[in-house]
Amino acid sequence: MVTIGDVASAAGVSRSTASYALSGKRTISPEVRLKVLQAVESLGYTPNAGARALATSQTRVLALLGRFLSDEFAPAMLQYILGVSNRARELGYDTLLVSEDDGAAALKRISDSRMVDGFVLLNVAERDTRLPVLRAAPQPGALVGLPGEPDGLDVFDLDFDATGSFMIDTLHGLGHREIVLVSQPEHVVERGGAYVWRLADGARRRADELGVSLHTYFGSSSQPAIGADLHRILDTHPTATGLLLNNEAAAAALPSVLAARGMTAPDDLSVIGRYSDDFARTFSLPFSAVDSAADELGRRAVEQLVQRIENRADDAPAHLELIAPVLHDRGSIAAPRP
Amino acid sequence: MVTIGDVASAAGVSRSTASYALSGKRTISPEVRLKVLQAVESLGYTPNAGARALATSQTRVLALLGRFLSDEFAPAMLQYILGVSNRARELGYDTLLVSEDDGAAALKRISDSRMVDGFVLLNVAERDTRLPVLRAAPQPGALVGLPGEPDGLDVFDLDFDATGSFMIDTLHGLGHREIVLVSQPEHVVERGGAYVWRLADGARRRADELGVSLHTYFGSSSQPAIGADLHRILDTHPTATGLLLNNEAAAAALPSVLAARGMTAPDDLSVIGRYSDDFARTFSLPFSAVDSAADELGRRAVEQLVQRIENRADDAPAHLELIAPVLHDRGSIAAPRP
DNA sequence: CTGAAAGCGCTTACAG
DNA sequence: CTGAAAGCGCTTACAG
Repeated sequence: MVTIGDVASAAGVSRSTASYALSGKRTISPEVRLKVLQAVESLGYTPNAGARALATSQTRVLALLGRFLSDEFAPAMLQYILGVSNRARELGYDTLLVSEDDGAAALKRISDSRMVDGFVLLNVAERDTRLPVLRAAPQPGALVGLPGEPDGLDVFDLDFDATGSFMIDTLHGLGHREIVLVSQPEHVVERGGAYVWRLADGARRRADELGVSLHTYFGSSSQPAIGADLHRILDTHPTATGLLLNNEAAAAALPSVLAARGMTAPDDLSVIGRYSDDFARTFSLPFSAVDSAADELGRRAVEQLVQRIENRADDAPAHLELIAPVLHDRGSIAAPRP
Repeated sequence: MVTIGDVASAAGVSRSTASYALSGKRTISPEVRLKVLQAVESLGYTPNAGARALATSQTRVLALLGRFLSDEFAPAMLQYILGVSNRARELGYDTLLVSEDDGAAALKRISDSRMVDGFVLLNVAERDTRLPVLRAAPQPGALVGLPGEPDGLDVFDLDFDATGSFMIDTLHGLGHREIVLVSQPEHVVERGGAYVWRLADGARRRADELGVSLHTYFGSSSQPAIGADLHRILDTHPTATGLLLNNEAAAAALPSVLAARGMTAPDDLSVIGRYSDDFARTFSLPFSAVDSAADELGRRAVEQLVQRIENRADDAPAHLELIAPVLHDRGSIAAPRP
């Protein structure tokens, strides 16, 4: 392989001069600089990443720690991953994808071996076992998903509480007074998926304030169970005029459920979901929905993380950013039929 | 950070002895070995990855190069990624996820900087611009997806030709004589998605042999266009009794299309798709389908790649593995109505 | 069975 | 404005 020594020889300078000419960390005469650049070009020199990391203690790599649970909705995950990976690259970093089941152990291993400059944690749980390890690590981290104790950590998430409240507000404003909310399955909550109850709590609070009758349910996360769930729930509440979905599988199943019941949205039922725009497009979901903003959350987390990595001044206060809900109106909400 | 020097001091031995005690590359007395191990344990020593890479020219990292095209069907991609990442980890490797648009440039950059020991290329196109770069690279690679010129490269893919032939065979055996095939959109083919015409060719050949009338179409890759496509196609061929889908979006759209037409499978139409089991489960697709085996292809590619990395004997012949089609019967095929 | 030393390819104080 | 040298933390011939 071609090293900086080869470049230096070809340019007729010392290795340190070649190095400085490339890094620009000290002034170099234009002629020397040009010769070095030409040598780099003709030899096709690229610095050895391991050697550079050893010398500088910087790897220009970020670790992305996902939690890929077989009973969760997989397709949504890719948006976060690509948001992180693409933004990292734009900022000059590569991404190490870590999919191990034991995220805490993986984080420790990768941190200790100094493979990366920082961590992005996806799908963060209420009491996430990765957090104590992250706090003890010398590298900074950014979370996508709000844990119970975010103290001192940079956190990015959709504001699920405001989302629940916003959904109720929106339907109430149209005249709805009886609404059903179908959430992710209970085991997601038990595993620490706090966003489920955060949205439900926000909805509950606002419903109480406005005198709206709200019925909340957990739904399955896969087919065909969720289809049956929806039928049962709609049977139970024949007078409800609004349906809120915090469950991608439910959203995917709803079109055929409605068709089977001879119902249409918004004529028979106003529907608001919570999923990504991309998801809606892929499956042609005709429901207005609060965008889960996966791509954007991933990107923001990376930006903040790189900020921390590159600013020695590590004393900046932790950044907690909850994105306000944005409704993508696809025409599935209207005033209830009189 | 704690280095092997610290371990050596704590154990009262030299750094080389500490290193050998850990690698096992030369015989060490049991007592010394124990002392080293205890020092490692109590100090919490983990080797510095950059230093090790520099010394050994091995990184224990694999690069995973995807092609994430906005107009392709995203959800299917994650299965390949996790197959690769999980299998890599099982074999002691981490995975660098590369999502840059210019895969050839990315491959060159990563290869030159010696960040990884090998490459897995996903979604390989007929004439893939990454291949010449890979062939010139010192690190080995494995492809998921069969290119036009696979010479010398390890390739893993579903046998799409056999899949097309198998689909026709299956329906013909049940008595079908007029069949429609809906493929991915034409632009996927133009971009090098050779699997589209490989399946179509296999189907065509077998249909001709068996005297089956086969109508082939490109369909859109997203909603709602593909729904309209399906309606138009079914309108055009009212006497067709079999439908083959090599297009995930079409499979996702078909349930509502059939419902809208008052049709059911297999009573009015026998249907065979080609998509992953996971995909079928998530969206409750009730169609028998040839499994696209994403997870397995990713895993096999990694196994072969690691084989190449770890066997100095680089002279093993290229490995071309086309997985035979396996039908997951979900009850959507039967004899046509008389 | 173990140690002292060289070397991997960089960067960066230290001198001039 | 430039060069010689030290050092990052490992591994592995070379000696004993």
